[in-house]
Amino acid sequence: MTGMYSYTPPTVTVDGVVFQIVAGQLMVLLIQRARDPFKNAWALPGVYCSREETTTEALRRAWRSKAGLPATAVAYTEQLYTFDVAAAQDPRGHAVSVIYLGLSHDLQPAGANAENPTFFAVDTLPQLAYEHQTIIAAARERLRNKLTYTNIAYALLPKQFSLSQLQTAYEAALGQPLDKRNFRKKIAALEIIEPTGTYNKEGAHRPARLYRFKQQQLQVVSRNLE
Amino acid sequence: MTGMYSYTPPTVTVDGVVFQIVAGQLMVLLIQRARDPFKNAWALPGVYCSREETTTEALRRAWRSKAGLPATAVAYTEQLYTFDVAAAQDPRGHAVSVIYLGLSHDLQPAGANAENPTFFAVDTLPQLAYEHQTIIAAARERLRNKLTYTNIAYALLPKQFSLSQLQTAYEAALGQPLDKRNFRKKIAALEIIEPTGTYNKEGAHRPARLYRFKQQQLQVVSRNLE
DNA sequence: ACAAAAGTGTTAAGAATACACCCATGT
DNA sequence: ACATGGGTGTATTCTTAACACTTTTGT
Repeated sequence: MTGMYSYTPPTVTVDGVVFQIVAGQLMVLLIQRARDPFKNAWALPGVYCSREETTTEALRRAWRSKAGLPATAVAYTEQLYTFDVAAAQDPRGHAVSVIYLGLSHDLQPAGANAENPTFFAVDTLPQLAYEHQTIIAAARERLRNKLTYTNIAYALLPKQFSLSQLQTAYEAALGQPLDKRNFRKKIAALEIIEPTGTYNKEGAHRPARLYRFKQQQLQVVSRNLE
Repeated sequence: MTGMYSYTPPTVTVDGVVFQIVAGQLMVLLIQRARDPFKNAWALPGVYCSREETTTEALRRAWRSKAGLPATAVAYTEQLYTFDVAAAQDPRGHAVSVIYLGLSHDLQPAGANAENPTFFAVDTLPQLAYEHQTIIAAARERLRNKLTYTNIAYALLPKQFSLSQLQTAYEAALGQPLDKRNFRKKIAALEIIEPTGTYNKEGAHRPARLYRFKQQQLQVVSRNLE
């Protein structure tokens, strides 16, 4: 460090990977960039983080201003990773990009800033700006892991849900089918949900018991060290 | 975001948590701050990251300038987490602090910048600046987890080592004793080390076979999803 | 011969996997 | 009565955990 006065920090950007499950598919929120670089390309919603706000405040601002999502809309948020973005990719030179993962359900993006916020199925993404494809893959990996040892799924489901809905959510997020009986045993063993006492009486079939998560906060349930 | 021209980014700092094992104890590298805030308090070595460098470059600079460690001295590095540091804790206002985890062995810090770089046992740390105590705990947790499903221990050991040395390193990092026979079975199952064919003939006891890691790069070995 | 660390297997319990049929409802 | 999704148990395999004695060396 050469001296405090001459210090110019890198640009700081904050981007969010928001997942939700729709019709048995894991979807990710993208916007279509209104400006260069990567004008018109699809990208994760993000903003420049200013000195007057924290990265999480900037994140909320990105979701609100780029996708019309109110502050409380995203049910769960955690930090994913911080990338150095090479100067070549941005007119302002080298940037540091802090990435967050968000999970929710029943989100309806609104075209607030004319950036066309849209949920895409993660398995059929368009060409993306920057390394956003890689970042989404990392976010999905994180989600996959946490599903197996936490109650994180609470954020992906409505307040009440049937076990089939829960299984569908897990399958969509994990990207693989699960055995119904084993899945139910495993969920029971985690002790993260409880029956509400009500039934979902839709359709020409036996009604489904409804459940809720015992906690609507992240809870680490199992870890196998020796 | 109000406009590109008026944008002032937060300060960006980069700090490193360097672990090594000495005499069966997990040690962490600290320096004694030469300036306010927290003047004279012990802290993780760190620097301000400037626009002309990436965070990993800044990290190397921190280790070199604050602790006299040459660029290649730290055998393994990974990013840990990025914290928002409240404006109250820093004269330049709100800062974003990118934390890295480093692992190595046989490091000898040199008092390059008169900041008194020293390794402390993680179980007996002095009062630390900022939230560095919490950060070190998070770093240790990360290390604990990775030890169980990667070959990350390669960075904590010399090129050749006995199984007892390896076990001691695991015990120090995990913070708990391990069963000798089970440990050896587990390491064998991971298939991350191989015998060198040589023996360590020190001391009044049976010589120990020496081993080396098959790879000196991070290798994910097992993950139990369904 | 003794001290000191190296080396080595088996058993029991628990977790994960594979797998198929009956139940309750609406039409 | 039939179509639809809801609900349930067991046997097998694999993984983890607990546990004690013999070997090789230097003094």
